[in-house]
Amino acid sequence: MIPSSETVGSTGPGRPRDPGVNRAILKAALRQLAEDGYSRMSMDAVASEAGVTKPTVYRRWSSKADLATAALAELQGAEPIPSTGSAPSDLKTILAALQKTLFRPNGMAIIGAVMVEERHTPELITLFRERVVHPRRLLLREVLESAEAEGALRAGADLDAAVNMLIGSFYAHYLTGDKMPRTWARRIVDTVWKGIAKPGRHRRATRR
Amino acid sequence: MIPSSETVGSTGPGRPRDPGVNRAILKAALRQLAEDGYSRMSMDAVASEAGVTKPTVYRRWSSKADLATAALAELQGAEPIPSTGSAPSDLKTILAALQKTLFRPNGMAIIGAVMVEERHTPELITLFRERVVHPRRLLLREVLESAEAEGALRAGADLDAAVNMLIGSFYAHYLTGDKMPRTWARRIVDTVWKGIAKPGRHRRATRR
DNA sequence: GTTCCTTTACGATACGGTATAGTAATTATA
DNA sequence: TATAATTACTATACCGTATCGTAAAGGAAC
Repeated sequence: MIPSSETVGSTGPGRPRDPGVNRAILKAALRQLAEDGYSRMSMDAVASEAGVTKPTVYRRWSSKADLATAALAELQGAEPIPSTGSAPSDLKTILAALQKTLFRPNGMAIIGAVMVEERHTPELITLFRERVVHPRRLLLREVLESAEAEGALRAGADLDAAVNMLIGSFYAHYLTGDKMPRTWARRIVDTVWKGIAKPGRHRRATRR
Repeated sequence: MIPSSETVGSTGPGRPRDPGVNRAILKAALRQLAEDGYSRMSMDAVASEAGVTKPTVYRRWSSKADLATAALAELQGAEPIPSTGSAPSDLKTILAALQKTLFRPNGMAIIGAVMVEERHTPELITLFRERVVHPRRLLLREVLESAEAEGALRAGADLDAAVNMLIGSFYAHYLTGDKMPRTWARRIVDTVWKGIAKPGRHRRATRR
């Protein structure tokens, strides 16, 4: 490894590194990783797209795998939730954001990219889980647990199953290749909520 | 394209093709496609693994993409369901089979392989949808529709959402990297069923 | 403050080694 | 003799490294 995404140390003599170069390389690498996958992402192409040359890339990251993981690490985990007090409403907010993320260009392809490299470059999916998958799940989990603490859920409600259903339904839908309806987040939460909430409490005011 | 998986025409003079060669090549191709992804699957390696040489492969399939799609087409859609009369029970049977398929070595990796190639080799994911994704969904859909026809579901139950939740929860769980509990299929069906079935009808005898 | 020296960053280019998709040219086999 | 299969080959792409010259910064001597 190499200093890499270190803040450019202002100490020491010599020409300082251009911080914009770091950003340009990582951006190009992430784009190619998502769009073409790891094995089609080429150091030549990344350098060219970033407007630099290959040695400039290798000065910062020691190998292709090193660069790819650094680019992946740039991915944001998940934005904090604006809690509204109503669990179903919060869940919809989170899923709506997820829908936006996944269905923008290559939002889903990055998942395929890390999955297919599980054998050859396992650090990619490991990092992806850590930076993206788990934070996203935690967000949902917290909303559900808080609903449970308030007694809104039926006894023995399977929160783990619920989290997987909430997120996974997007993946399953993506695999169909169909266009995703804009009301998707609402429909998923409505069905999941009926499966875990105490029956007949308050019919839920998400009528519209 | 080339005759490809055509039955070996016994007509005509000359040396006949060995039908076992077709099978060996397709098997090797499918394995490499699932394990290493399309771009790491190499014609040399496929030929070598099948016990033949490269031109023997090219005699049957005109290109790497052609071979990959032929190999993918070998995938079985889904076995028929042994209907038990109880919808939740049928759903569990289907999901248990799905669990077995997905979590055997590379059962999931093939999904990443076709996803990551969506831009470069889109015919892969198209074929995968046709041969695997849609048949699998249809199986679940039919069980749900028959339950609906029998009046077991609440009015306006979102069958499409249910199908996506049933299947997608496996994908979401896989992405966590955790080991999947053996009771997973049961747990998912139980939660989904509560979300779509008429409440308080028959408490369901799936206690165990 | 100006001038030089040192140090680091960068561009341009080339190269070694390897891998891979396809394609003749050739031999074996029914 | 017509076809299958094999051995060689071409062309290309890619990773990682090396070289040469230049740009940009700090430090020291004057």
